[in-house]
Amino acid sequence: MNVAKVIVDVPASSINQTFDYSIPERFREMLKPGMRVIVPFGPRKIMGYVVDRVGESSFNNLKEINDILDITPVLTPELLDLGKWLAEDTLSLYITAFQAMLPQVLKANYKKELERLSNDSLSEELEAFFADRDHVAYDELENAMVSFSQVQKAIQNGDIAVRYLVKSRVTKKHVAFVKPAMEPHLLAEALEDMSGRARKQKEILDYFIDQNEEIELNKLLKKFETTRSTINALQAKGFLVLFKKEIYRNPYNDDAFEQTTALELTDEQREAIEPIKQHINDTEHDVFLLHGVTGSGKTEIYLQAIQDVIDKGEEAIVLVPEISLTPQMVRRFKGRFGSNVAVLHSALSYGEKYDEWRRIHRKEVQVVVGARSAVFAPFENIGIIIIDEEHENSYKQEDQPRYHARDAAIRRGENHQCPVILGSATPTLESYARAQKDVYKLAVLTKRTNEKAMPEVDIVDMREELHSGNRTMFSRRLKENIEQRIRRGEQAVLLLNRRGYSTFVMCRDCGHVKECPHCDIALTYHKRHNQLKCHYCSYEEPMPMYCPSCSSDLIRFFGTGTQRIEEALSQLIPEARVLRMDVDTTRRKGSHEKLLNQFANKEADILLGTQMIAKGLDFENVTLVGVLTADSMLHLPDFRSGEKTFQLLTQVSGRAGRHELPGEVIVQTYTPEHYSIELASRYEYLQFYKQEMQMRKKFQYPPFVFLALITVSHQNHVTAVQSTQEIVKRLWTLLQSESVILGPTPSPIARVKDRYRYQCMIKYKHEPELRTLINQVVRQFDDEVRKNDLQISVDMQPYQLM
DNA sequence: AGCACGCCGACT
DNA sequence: GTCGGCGTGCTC
Repeated sequence: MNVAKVIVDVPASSINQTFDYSIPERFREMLKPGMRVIVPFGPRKIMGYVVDRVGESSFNNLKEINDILDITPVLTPELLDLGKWLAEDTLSLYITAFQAMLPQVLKANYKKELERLSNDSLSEELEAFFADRDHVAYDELENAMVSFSQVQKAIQNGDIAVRYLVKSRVTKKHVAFVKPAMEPHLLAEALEDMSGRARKQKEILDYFIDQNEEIELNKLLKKFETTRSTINALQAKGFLVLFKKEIYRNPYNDDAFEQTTALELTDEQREAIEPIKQHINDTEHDVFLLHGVTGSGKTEIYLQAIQDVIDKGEEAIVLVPEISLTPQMVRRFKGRFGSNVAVLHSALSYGEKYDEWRRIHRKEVQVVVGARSAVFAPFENIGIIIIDEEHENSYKQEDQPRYHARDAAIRRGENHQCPVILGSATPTLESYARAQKDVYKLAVLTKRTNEKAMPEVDIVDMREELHSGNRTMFSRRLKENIEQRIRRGEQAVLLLNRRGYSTFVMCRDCGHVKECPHCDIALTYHKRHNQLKCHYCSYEEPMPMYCPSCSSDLIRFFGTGTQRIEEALSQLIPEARVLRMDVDTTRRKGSHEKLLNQFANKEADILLGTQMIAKGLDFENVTLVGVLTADSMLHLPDFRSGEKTFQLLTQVSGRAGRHELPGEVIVQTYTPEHYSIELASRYEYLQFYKQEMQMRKKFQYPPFVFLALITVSHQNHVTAVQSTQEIVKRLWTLLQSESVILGPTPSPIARVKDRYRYQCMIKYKHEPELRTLINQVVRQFDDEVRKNDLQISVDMQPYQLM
């Protein structure tokens, strides 16, 4: 078994296969599948993952593995298999699938250097280039006065050489520690002999005689109010030893979480958890859809099921959407399981994520709570996988590999024979339909644990407001209610949809809208720098004074960004203290939590924000929730827009009146008759499900069909259209007759970064060979992809149709 | 992807 | 001659 099959770190479809390497004697014992290695690849050295060891290769002269990067495999056999499946299922490259399962810092860094081999004098230019250094970054050649052929010649002469380096990005954090260098009685002797003037040194020696153990240097310095020089002196005399110790960056102080114990379950909860516990106990796989209204105690079910898993000596994975948004969620898990929990969320630094990952890898924890990629936690005895807020679209990765965490979770659930729980107050139609067909087991929680009714939802027709002369974003009803809450010392949450966030610039005279010169999308106005910015390619330009089309000075920004709402609000209700929460105010690490704390401490009356405030927030003093424009995403070119509106309204309604005070929700809309809005206001999920399913059936959308989206882009408009057309033509000949291909159509954003984008959509019910067929068609364009800069991307289950 | 190699036109 | 640009094929 001296041949290793390796997936190398080259993201190209022509390299998407294993390469064989011989394993040199010195690595034979330790090398295992799942380890990262450095291998020669052409003239370079690159990183790769060993996926298998075999006896022999069909290749003649194999190169040897240069080095091993890991002591224990970073990918378990199960994860290797999962990665292979993931790549094939999403039509991605094996290497991107493996990289997606591991923390960023395990990716390799490559360096190319010129190394000086001989001390003989080189040409004048080369001498200047090296300037007494024995190796120089290859990039420096660009700005140097050395010609390429000179370099080539020197290489041929053997004076210099190109060197390829593979560097790890791993940074382990080290902290300085101090410990005594000798036995206490020897230290005591030393103390006797010490000069009377070395007061601090004596104090410290005294301490170590008493406490014969290591201590963190910084703590010691603080304790004795002294500086490093004192310690240095003691080290120089040989009494103390300074050393570095590797530590984990712990983003959470585990002691800071108040410990909780299991709550008494309601009858409903008990009924829901029973079959889950049974499956845990029997080591049996099934998918459970836990449909529970907001506040019905889904989390407590998760916690108690996890407790069973822990007691069984197994591990649990909990996925939550963008966890940084819900510090309250972290608190609940840390509160129950303390330091037995690792947390992986997007706001952590790379180093912090790596440290949390290592705690999982070394089996120092049994529970991981994290966003999408936490589904790949390197556990080996998984007892349960939970996906909270299963309908959230952040579970779908929007770049390669375009996987859905739900699918990966179910695959792992099968591998480990453990239950997978999908929890939501508003399940996706796909999941609910599967539950109806008994593919998933349905568990329902209809009552809130506090037995409070869901808050009353009041729909305000904004057309009527307009007719009666109110041109502001705030209906009279909403304004009155906000004022009332402020008088009562209560708080309100105001939600503005993301779509409403963009503020575009339009000329009031000629209607000209300022667009990005590289993308077909309106530029967004940013007040902070008085700049116009493109959200797709980061193009920027100053806000113009005059209309570039008709020179009118009536050019203004339109739309309703949170900044504008904040301004309008302070004009309308000057006494209101408003906290604004959006991408701008939460960009800095920790600012999110800080804002929420301010609101919790009642430093503001109103929390105004985008979707991020709809999820998981729980403030006892909030009695009013206002949705400024409920229909702003209803009219998007997306068959899920009704479902998304229903989900958002239901979610945000759950933010009011969670505790003693009764809550109220005011929803402003221009289409109050739309069933998504109407049924959300009455909390009628089932009715919504039925109605939406009829719509999906009529127009043949999921869950009645599956979708696959192919997007083609090219700088040349005609090339983009023709290539897409060609793909569509070939697919028609290959697919079953019931399948439908829509397109080519321009993408919703038809041009991004100066590339034209066309797409086609496949709707199918049964295409067992679809992945092979699409792959076959796309491979035929490999040449054009390479030579002509054509881009083709395939999304096997598109969520965002752009 | 990234590299070498080879062909070719342009330039000292 | 020789420099440098670009198209092509290969990587165990």
